[in-house]
Amino acid sequence: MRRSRAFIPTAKEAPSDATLPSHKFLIRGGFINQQGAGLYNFLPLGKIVLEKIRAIVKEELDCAGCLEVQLSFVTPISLWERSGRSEAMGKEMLRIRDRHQNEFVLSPTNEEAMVELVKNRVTSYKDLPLNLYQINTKFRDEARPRYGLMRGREFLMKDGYSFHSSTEDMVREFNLMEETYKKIFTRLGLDFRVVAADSGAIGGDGSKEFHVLADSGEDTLIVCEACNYGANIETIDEFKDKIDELNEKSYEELLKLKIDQKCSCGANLHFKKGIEVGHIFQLGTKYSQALEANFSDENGRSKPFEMATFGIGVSRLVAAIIEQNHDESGCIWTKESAPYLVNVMVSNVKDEAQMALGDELYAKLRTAKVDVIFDDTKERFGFKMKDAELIGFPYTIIIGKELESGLVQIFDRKTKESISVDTNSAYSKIMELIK
RNA sequence: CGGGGUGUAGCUCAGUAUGGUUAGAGUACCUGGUUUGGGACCAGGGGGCCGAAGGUUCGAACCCUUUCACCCCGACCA
Repeated sequence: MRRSRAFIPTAKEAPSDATLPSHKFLIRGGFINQQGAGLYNFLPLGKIVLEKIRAIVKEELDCAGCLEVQLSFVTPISLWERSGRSEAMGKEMLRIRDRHQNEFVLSPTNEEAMVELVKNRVTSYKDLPLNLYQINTKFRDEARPRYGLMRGREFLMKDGYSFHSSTEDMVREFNLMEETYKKIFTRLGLDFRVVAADSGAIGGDGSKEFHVLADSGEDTLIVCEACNYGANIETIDEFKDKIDELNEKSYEELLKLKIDQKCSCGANLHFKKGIEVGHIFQLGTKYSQALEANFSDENGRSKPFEMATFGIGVSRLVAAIIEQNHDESGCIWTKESAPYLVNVMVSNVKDEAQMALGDELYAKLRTAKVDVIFDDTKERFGFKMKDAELIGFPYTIIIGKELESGLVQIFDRKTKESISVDTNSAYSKIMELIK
């Protein structure tokens, strides 16, 4: 992409109502803009990031044997009345009427719809297990949406549902999904923890949350400094009474607090804040029983499906990545999430030699299928650098003054350090770095 | 859903206590020129139903009423 032809409306100032770094930088960097309370548009850069995350989620799930589907976003209210959740979810569900005055709901989650889909289509234990998922828009009419993409009303979520003939098999799938989720978050370059959690309104036993560690997280965790143990304080009896007190503490205060107990591995435990980006539940037969979704077992007996459900907040991940990876200048995208991995920047576009080399490198990287953007705008050097840092391209090849000595710089966004390399070796050096 | 706050140019905000020609600044944008290694400089220019509706008044961004939107604190939150 040529920067001169792109639609990336960056801004020097953030809207006054943005408080979180991710919120500020995503808006300033031209990734998203606000449409209404808890409603956001994804601009070209934001859309690329969202699609990159979606692609990774899909790839790992497909690899683990899950099947992607897409359910309708608008669902008849009757679906929710049968399970009793029309009442239970209350005002969180946005209700609308069609021209015939029939009532509908914008899907906040899809247990019911998925059970109905499978019911009477999968009828034998021979067809189990089955793990269906979708990556689709959800709507929850939150009482108080806030923090940009972190807590929107409309958001993109991957929700998966698995069906089994036995509890053992359901637990096997649950564990497989835990491993799959770890792969996804690891690929995204995130520092995260898997913690035991309350199962909330969804119900059922056995649930684990996946938290990205970041100062601005809404949950307080206890994590081990050595191994990857983590727990949400809400699930630990001895902290239950102290939650309010702990939540009031600033992040710095919280980090200083000592925990008497040691981790089972022997190392020290610390408090950390986390952003919930994934949640997996063992549901059992809660929904299959309520909706009479049964299959025939080996003995020809009718039984309700054993179920589990798995969620990942895809659009929330866009924000979580930035909460964990930013500095005072802007975003620092990880390699797998960056809208463009390499930014080829010509310092002075009026300099023919600089432009010629820029064109050449840009073409070469495109041919090599590298996600590359070519900053061929007429701005001055300082402006372009600020812009590149705000957007957060992992690497910028600076073609400028030193070209006279046959050199270009490769700027690393994370360290903010540049190395000078020979023009002839710039390509091979960048290919080595982005591996 | 309780409490508080804010709506004026794309963005950040002044102006509203005490009503008075043509509504301002910075930034962004357009044109020309000078610049070209850290958000440059000079000159000129475009852009506003002052959130909306009603009212008071000779006259309303400003006063009154209603309404909508957004934000913050709390409660809630797979």
